[in-house]
Amino acid sequence: MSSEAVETRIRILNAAWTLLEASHGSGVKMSDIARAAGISRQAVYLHFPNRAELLIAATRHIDEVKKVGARLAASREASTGIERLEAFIEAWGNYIPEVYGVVRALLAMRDSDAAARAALDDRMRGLREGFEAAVKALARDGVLSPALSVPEAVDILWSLLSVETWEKFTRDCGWPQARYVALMQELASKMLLAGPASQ
Amino acid sequence: MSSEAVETRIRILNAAWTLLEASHGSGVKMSDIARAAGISRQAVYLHFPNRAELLIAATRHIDEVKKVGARLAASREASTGIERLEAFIEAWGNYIPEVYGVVRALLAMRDSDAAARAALDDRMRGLREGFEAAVKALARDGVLSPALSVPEAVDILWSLLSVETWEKFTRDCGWPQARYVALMQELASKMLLAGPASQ
DNA sequence: AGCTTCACTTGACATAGTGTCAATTTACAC
DNA sequence: GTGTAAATTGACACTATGTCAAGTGAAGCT
Repeated sequence: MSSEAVETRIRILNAAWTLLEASHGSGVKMSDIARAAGISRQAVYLHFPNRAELLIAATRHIDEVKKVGARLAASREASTGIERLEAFIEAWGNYIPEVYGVVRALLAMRDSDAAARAALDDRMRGLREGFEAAVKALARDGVLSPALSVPEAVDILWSLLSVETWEKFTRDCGWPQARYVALMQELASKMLLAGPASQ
Repeated sequence: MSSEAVETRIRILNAAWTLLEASHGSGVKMSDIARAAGISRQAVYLHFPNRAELLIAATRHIDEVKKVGARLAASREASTGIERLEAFIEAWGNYIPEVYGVVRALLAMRDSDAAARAALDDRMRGLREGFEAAVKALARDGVLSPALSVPEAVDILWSLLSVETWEKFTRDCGWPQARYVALMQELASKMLLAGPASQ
């Protein structure tokens, strides 16, 4: 009964994921997704109320398949604040390319679609919390720059480690993924840590 | 004869500018612009072939009114590379809020419109050249970090000083404009300059 | 076998916004 | 007055999303 319904749902999500990844998040229509999933366009609406909800479900599906939870959990186990920050940047930075297509599509529709905007805000709030935990660990260790409050440091990480910035470095400037991650770690260290440029 | 035609054209550009600034670049339709300019929607197409060209013309119009050329020229007069970089970041950083609405609208349509994409690419290329001149001055002064090539340093400035990042700091995180500019200057200095964190 | 139910199909339609076209109107210039 | 250029009006094509109603087909129940 419902096992086949779930199958179709997953097929739709995978179709959306694949198409959006290939097109870098633009130009993918509901009819394209339906065709790729092997069903009619209208049938997609039997599983998702609209495009925004489909894309939101796709991000959650990717999170599940790619095990974000486990990846981010690793950063929580670091003993020092500095290690924790580096691990978190590495985990998040390497996760961006996995969700890029779908997030880009959500980003493109956020102006016209309240649900897309809300979903992105929610995701970004989750990211902020991750950065906040790392910054608090730095503060606890006494290595956070005295010129910065915790919220300010979080703002800096959150603003600079955006999907848009990743896009500029890796897609527009052609930087390899590993180089991007290394630069972001260096950036975080230079901007957030106290004293004579540690790391 | 053509003096009145020019007037209408300018009225359209100002209407687009005002509306896009007020709405932060989203939800402004051709009919809204026409109404604000006091003409019919169809008449807009007598002056601009399509929405993308109108927005592109609007950015050029803003450049003209706000005298970008003169502002950026000032940074060229600085004697040291460091001063030049700081002046350029200040000029560009303070220019972003002026064009924000229109650029945001162009950004939103770049996926579906080749003309919009080309116009943005062109603008971004101009920005790169400004950063490149500043970075070359740093290299000439021998203060550019030995770990970075000129193109890499330019990539870093260009990627981090994007309109999208400005948006995150000032609009999403609520930072005052001056604080944003100061942070970007600090960032550039810490990431690009050689030796024990100068400036 | 007969009946229901559920997932899906087909085709038609509403809506929004962009861009096009043709037929007029208005106004000014000579 | 007549011509010309700018603008108006109304109609229409196109694209993509989302809705609706009627119908098909296969599995499951009794």
